[in-house]
Amino acid sequence: MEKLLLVEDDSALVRRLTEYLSTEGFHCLSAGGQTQAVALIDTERPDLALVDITLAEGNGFAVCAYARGKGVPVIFLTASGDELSTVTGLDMGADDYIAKPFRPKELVSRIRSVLRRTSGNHGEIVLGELRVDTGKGLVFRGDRQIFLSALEYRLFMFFLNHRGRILTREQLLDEIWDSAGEYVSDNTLTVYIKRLREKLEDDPQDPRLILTVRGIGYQLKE
Amino acid sequence: MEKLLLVEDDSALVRRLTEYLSTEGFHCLSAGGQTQAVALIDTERPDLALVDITLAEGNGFAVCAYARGKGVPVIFLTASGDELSTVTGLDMGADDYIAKPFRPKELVSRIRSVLRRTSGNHGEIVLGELRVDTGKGLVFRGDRQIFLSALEYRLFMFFLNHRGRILTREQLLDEIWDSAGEYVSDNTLTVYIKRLREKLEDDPQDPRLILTVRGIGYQLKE
DNA sequence: AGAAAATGTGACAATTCTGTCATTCGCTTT
DNA sequence: AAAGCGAATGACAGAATTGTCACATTTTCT
Repeated sequence: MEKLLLVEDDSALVRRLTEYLSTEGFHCLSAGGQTQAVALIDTERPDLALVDITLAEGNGFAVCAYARGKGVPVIFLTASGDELSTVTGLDMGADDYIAKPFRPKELVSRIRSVLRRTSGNHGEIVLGELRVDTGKGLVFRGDRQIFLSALEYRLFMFFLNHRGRILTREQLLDEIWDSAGEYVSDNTLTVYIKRLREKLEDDPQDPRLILTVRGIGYQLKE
Repeated sequence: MEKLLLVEDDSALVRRLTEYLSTEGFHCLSAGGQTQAVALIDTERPDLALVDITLAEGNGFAVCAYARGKGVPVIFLTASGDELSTVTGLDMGADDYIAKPFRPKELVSRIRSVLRRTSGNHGEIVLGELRVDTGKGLVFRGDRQIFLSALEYRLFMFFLNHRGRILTREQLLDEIWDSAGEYVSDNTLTVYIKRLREKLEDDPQDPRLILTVRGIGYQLKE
């Protein structure tokens, strides 16, 4: 069951929301001020925080920044028509915002939407010192970002999805080039392998990542 | 528990393997020939097929092709030193191969390796008629592939990972450009939005996918 | 309506990507 | 050792990407 943290100092609203949200299948915690909110974010690791920006004790923006830093998504509760807050809230990294007064159903729909999109799509493939964030399409070697061209990325992903398997030249050419109906020279693959090795290997002259399997093709070492 | 399909006509070997593999925590089915194998692939949907290429009834390559077509990974069992079979088997899409006679431990290690790499990393994000294969880094609109440049892809992925959220221009510039320490003109983002719309929208003049939020930024419609 | 601000557009130069050669290198086999 | 083969390499031209500008259009505000 998803755990929500409600950061709000209007205790009547807290009571009503807690009741409604529990009927919708959420587990609610609440904090009346910034101090308590920060403590609960650390100890309870909620799945999402609902933050009123007009807190008496502390301010909502600080809570938001803290939550986001800890990877907890945030929905802002704002006084209606508060345009400035909206913009600043989004800049602060709020995942959504909803203007008071709001219909509980609307709030639940926003909560579900944020949970849906923050929970998935954060795949990461790690191979030795190499790391690929498939969600963002980024490749890192250690903490240094490696820039791959679109085709280099596709070729590398194909290797990653078939780690350890010996892939024939024909397979690789089919997968990366022929599938788009192009016909390219056999050597094109060789050149791309070389370029990948230059970007990814410690010592491109002595590849330990993308190995040559003579007479057959290549293999990404596990 | 993983379900393995053993396609092998040496019944003594089937008995020994079934026994050993069950002690290793696998559930085994077996088929003595091509006909039975194809039927079991359909009805039982095994997680992996172990296929002897020297079948008496039918041939292992056909079974392999069928299994791969259904998304079932395959390990070939080959007579030792059978170089041709090895190459052809890999071309047929076998995920690995092992030469007979083999040590049972070696087989189990290969099975685990194939299961590990075939189970994950096949994320797919669907948004209306758009489909992104994050495993391969490919984007489709309907059944037509869309070619995005590396930066276009990164920008689009950022939108996808924050579906529905209003993203400020500053956030987008930070995420795609500034994170690499570059400083680009504000208009660069506008131009990239235009290029994405041209490639992804039905009618780029009337965007329904990437919406402009005037004064703030953009939003990917859910 | 007119002015001001924000966003959209077409065109451009610089850079990078992409595919192909010709050549070299390094195994295998004779 | 020499020949033959597959793979690696450096260099190159054409194509695509990338970032910017000047200008057009749309929206917002007075």
